[in-house]
Amino acid sequence: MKVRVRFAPSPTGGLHLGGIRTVLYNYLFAKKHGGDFILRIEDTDQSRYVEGAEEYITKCLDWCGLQPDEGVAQGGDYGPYRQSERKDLYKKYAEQLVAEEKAYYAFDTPEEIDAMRERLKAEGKDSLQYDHHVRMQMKNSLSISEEETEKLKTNGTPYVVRILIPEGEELTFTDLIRGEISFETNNVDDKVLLKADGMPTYHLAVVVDDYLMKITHAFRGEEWLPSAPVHILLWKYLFGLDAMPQWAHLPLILKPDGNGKLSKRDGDRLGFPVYALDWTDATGHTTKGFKETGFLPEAFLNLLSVLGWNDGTEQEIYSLEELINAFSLDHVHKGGAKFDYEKAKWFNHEWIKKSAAEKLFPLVKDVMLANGIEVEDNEKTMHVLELVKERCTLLTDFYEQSAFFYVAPETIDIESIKGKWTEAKTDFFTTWTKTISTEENWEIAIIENSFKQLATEKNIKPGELQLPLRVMLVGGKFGPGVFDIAATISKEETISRIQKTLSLL
RNA sequence: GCCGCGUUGGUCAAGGGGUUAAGACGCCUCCCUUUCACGGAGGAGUCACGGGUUCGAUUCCCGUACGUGGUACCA
Repeated sequence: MKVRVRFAPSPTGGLHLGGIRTVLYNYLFAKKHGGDFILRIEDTDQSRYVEGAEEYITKCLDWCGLQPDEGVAQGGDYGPYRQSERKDLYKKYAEQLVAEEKAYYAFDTPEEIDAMRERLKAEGKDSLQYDHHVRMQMKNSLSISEEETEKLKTNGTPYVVRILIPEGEELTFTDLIRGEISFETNNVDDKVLLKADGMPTYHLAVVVDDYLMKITHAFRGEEWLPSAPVHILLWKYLFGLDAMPQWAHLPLILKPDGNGKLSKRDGDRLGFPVYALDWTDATGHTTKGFKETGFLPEAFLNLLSVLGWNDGTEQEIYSLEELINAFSLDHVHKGGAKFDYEKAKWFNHEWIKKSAAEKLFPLVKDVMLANGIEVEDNEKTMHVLELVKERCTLLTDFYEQSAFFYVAPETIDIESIKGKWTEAKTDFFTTWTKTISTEENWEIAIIENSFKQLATEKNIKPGELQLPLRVMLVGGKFGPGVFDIAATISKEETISRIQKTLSLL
């Protein structure tokens, strides 16, 4: 049987770390087993639907390189893939369950349900659920007569369909990561399957869709574990337990500073991205994405993959290809992992170091452009990129680390050389600029030689002159080898920058 | 409260009855480099607690604590 895994984001918010990691694991598993990765959209609640969210999700997956084989954007044989377009399907199954007495109509208003909870709380009950303890006291097709039910339905009273959870049963399934897990049905409440507006809840939709779309494996966040018994029951009633996909409940990604699952707000609060791409929510507030922060998609995927998974070896850097090979569910950790931004940056740094200049160029070009510097796709730029990439953690660092190759520094950190400045040094630089102005071969070795030779002649240690030269050329105490910089920015530019600083001293 | 899941250094984690308990990030020291970074060599730091089982438990079992998730006509 062909492996088919699905991911079903809800277009009610951006795709954050946990969501994309779920996509990743689904994708890796599917690809590893030569199967299909299916993208279904869960727009079950129009009131929470955020305009453009669907396109946003597609863009995120595109940036990451995790294109689905089948689904909303690419079609397939099991469509439609948008839940709002499958409404009638769910209703049919809900009706079937009612007819088979596995579910029932409930006419309670929200107020009546609240009142029920208040009452239970007042009575000191542990459970405030709509379940076997209270269902016969509520207004539903179980507690009232058939005629009355019909009457309420025909006169347009809003109703929902609730699953009828049996008493005293034990429900068990084997989670691919956690092993056998069981639940007592007595602790499970009669979950709503079909809402008053005719839309399904996640519980109904996920079971119906997984069946109709022939899903074989489904991985989702650990927060879904408590609703597993409802889904098991639905499988049992509707399609048979044998058809049920294999489940794996992924550990949560937690806030770096303790308390709780990582949320969209944590990024703003702690200063790191939680979305793949910039995400603008319904209020117009934009939360920064990994892409815009300066991450390489390879690094992003890499850091996400090892957050809760490892292959048992010491390898840490993986390409997508390597991940597909190495991935296996039995090495997924059971416990939640705190997100560590420092380590995330380390992954990006590693990927930048290992990326060729040609590959980095288009990305760096945008960064430079955003800062008003135009760089061309030429030999000089490739050299600059190679020179500078090992000191860039984020793509955005390329600006600071390489701007001086293109434009003279605006400010010179005079203070750092002023203290030890002497007349002899002024003399040295004045003489040197003259010497090099006639130099025909502007190459590193030649520049360095002439610099050191003159230093020896003037009886000054070359080292004492290198730092000033650096500051003159780049504006501060940073950057690659000075002579390499001089060679790259051209002779004229070197002389001009030296003279400019000399005039400031 | 009730139910589920979890717990190896600050963080990510390997291991799974006998180990000097890997490795990575971060931190510290030194080397390289008279910048920064890269690279190299070191260092500090850990099996939540209590009971079993066992010749021996970080590892298996049971409790406790703590964390986390669910407890919605949200997903």
